Amino acid sequence: MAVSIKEIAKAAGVSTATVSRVINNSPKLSQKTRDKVLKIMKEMNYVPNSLARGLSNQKALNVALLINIEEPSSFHNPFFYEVMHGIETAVYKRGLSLIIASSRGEDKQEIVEWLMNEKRMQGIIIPSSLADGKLLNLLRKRKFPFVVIGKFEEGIKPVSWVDINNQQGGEQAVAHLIQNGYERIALICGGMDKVFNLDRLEGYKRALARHQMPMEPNWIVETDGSKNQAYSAMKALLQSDNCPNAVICGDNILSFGVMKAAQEMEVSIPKDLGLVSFDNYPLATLVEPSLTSIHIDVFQMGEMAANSLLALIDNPDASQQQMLISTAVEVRESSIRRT
Amino acid sequence: MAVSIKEIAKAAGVSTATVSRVINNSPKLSQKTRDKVLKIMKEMNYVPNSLARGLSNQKALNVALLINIEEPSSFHNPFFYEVMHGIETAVYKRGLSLIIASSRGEDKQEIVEWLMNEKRMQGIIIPSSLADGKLLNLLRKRKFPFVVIGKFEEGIKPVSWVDINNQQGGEQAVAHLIQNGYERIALICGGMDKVFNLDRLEGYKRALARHQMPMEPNWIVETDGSKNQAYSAMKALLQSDNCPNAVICGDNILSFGVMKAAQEMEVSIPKDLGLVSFDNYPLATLVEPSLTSIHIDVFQMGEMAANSLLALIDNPDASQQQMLISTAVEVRESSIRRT
DNA sequence: CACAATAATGTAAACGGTTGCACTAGTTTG
DNA sequence: CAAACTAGTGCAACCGTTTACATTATTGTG
Repeated sequence: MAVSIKEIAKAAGVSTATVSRVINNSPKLSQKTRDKVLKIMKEMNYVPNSLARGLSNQKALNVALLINIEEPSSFHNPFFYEVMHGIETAVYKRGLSLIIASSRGEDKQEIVEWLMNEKRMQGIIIPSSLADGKLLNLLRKRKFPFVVIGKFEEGIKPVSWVDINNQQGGEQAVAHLIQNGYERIALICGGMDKVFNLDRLEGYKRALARHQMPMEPNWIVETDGSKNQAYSAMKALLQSDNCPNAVICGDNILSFGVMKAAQEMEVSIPKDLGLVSFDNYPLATLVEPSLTSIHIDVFQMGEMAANSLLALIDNPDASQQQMLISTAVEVRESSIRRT
Repeated sequence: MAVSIKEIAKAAGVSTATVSRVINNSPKLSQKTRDKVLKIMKEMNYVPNSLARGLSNQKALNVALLINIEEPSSFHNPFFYEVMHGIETAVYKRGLSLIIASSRGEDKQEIVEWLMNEKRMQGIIIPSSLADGKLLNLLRKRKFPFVVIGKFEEGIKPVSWVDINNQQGGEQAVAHLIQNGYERIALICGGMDKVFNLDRLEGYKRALARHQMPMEPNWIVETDGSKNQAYSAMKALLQSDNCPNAVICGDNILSFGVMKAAQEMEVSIPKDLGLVSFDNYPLATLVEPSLTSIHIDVFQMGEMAANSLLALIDNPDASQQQMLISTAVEVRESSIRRT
C-alpha cells in the first residue's frame, strides 16, 4: 500500500487539510509549513492518488481521442502518430492522460457514452471524418466539451475545430511551381465532398488569379481519391492538345497515379512535368523522383486541438474556436528542373 | 450531478451494499432483489462511477501503451493504428481503457513512473524498440505488469512478449517464390541488430534448406534499412555474374530501392525478377507493379498483447508468455510472371 | 493593552463506491 | 423441538482526497 495523505500529515505534525493545501498550492499557507510538508512528502516519496482526487473533485482524469478502424482515409496514416503525440503533450501538462476511444463502424455512440457515463473523460477530440450530427448532438445535449480535428461546418451551430490551412497550401503549391518556371498548372484532387479538397482548390484558384494566370477548367480534375483515377486523369491531360506542364496532387496516393501516367507517356518529372503533392508522408522521400510536398505540422494540430479542448473544459461557455495551421512547401526533386 | 448508488438503494428499498452486489453480480443475492434493483438501475439510468470504484478497489482504470515520437521505425507506420485498435478492443471488454504514454526521447521513465505513482494504469505495453533494461527493471522492481510487443530476449529473465512469426514469414516468402518458378532467391534486409531481421533471415535459410536449394552467401545482404543501400545492393547483385532472379525485401522501404535499381538496369519485375516484401503497408498496392507482401495481422498482435497483459494483471505470478502470430502471403503482381 | 481584523490551521463531512462482519429468517439435522 | 446451518441482507468502516466552516494564532489599531 502506498503512502497516503494521512501518513504525511502525521509525519509532518499537521492535518490532512494542510497537506492537501500544499498539494494544491493554496495561497493561504505559511511558507514554513509549506516547506516542512514538502520536505516530508519528498522524503516519503508521496504521490497523491489520482483516483481519490478525481472522485473528490468530480473530475475525470482523461481526455479522449476518437478513432475508427474502418476509416482508412485521413487518419489511417503515419501522421496520426504525431497528432497523438501532440495531444498527449498538451494534456500531460495539465495532469491529464490521453485515452483512446476506439470505435468500430457505426458504434461511435457506444464507446463515447460509456466514457461519459463512467466519468472517464473530461472532453473528447473527434476527427472530422467521424463527426456526424448524431454524435455531436449527443455531446451537446450533455454539455460535453469536444473539439473536431479538421474543418467542420454543420448548420448554424458553431463548433471548435482545428485544421490545416489547406487554402494556403494550395496557394503555396501554385506559387512554388510558378517560381520554378512552370506556368501551365493543373490540379488533381480527391472528392469535392471533402472540405479540405474544396479548400485546396480554392487556394489554387486564388493563386492563379493573383498571378494573373488563366484558369483552364479542364485542368481541374476531381477524382475519387484512387490511384487509378489519377492515372487516367493525368494520361488524358497529357494527351490533350492543351496540355499542362505541372500538376498539383491532392495527396500522395494520387501522385502515384500521376507518376505512373508520366512514366508510361515518357514524360519526365520534373523536366517536362512539375509535381507538387499534398501530404508530406515519409514515402514522399522514397519515390523517384522524391516529391516536393506541402508539409503539414500534425504535431501542432494535435497540440492545438488539445489546448482548445482544455479551454472548453475550463469554461464550457467559452466561445467556440476555429484555428488554422500554416502549411509550408517542402522542396524536393519533383518540382525543380535540373539546370 | 448524476444518480448515485444511494439513490438507487433508496428507490429500490435496499441498502447500498445490495446494490453494489448487484453491480458486481455477487452470487449471494436472491434473484428477486437482483431483478428489482436491475430494473430500477435501468429506469434511472444509473452507471457506476468508475473513479469511486477504482478508489475503493485500489485498482487503476487503464492499461497504457508506450510510444515515442522519436522512434520513426517499426511503429511509426500505418500499422500502429491497428495495434491500438487491437489493444483497445481487448481491454474494453474488461472495462478498462487504453491510455497513451507518450515519451519524448530519453524520458521514458518519467511518464511511466508518473502513471504508476498516480495509479493511472494497471499495466503497460511496450514496443520492443523502447524496452531497455533500465525501464524494465523499474517495472520489475515495482512488480508492475508489462508486456513487450516484438520479440524480446534480455539475459535470463523471461519477459512476456508477442511478436509476428518472422521466421515463418521468411519461409513463406521463399516457398512462394519457388512455387512461382523463381529459384535463385536473394534476401535484402535491415540491420542484424534487430531480432526480426535475424528471424526473417533464419526463415529464409530454413526454407532454402528444406527445398534443397543452395544458399549463396553473397545473396544475403544486410543494409542499414535505407532505400539507398537497398538500391546499391540490388544493383550490385544484378551486375554480378551470379545474379539472382528473385529477391525478398525486409520491408517496403527496401523494396523501393530494389525497384529503382531494377528500373535503371531495365530488369523487369516480375518477369526477370520476382519480388516479395515484408510489411504489407497500404502503399504496397500503390506502386507499379504492386508488391506481393508478407502480411502481418497487427490487430491481432494488439489483442494478444493486451490479453497477455490482462492475464499478468490477474495473476502477477503467472508465468511469462511468449506468443507468435502467423504471417500470410498476400499475392500481388511483383512475384507472378505473366503467362 | 484590549479588540478587531486577518492569517494559518484543524475538524469533519463529503465524493461514490466496496466489503467484513453482524443479523434475521428460513431450513436442516439429531 | 432445540441447535446448527445457510441464504439473503444491512451496518458501518474504509479507499484517499477536497473543502466549507470552525477554531486558533498573529498582527495591527486606537
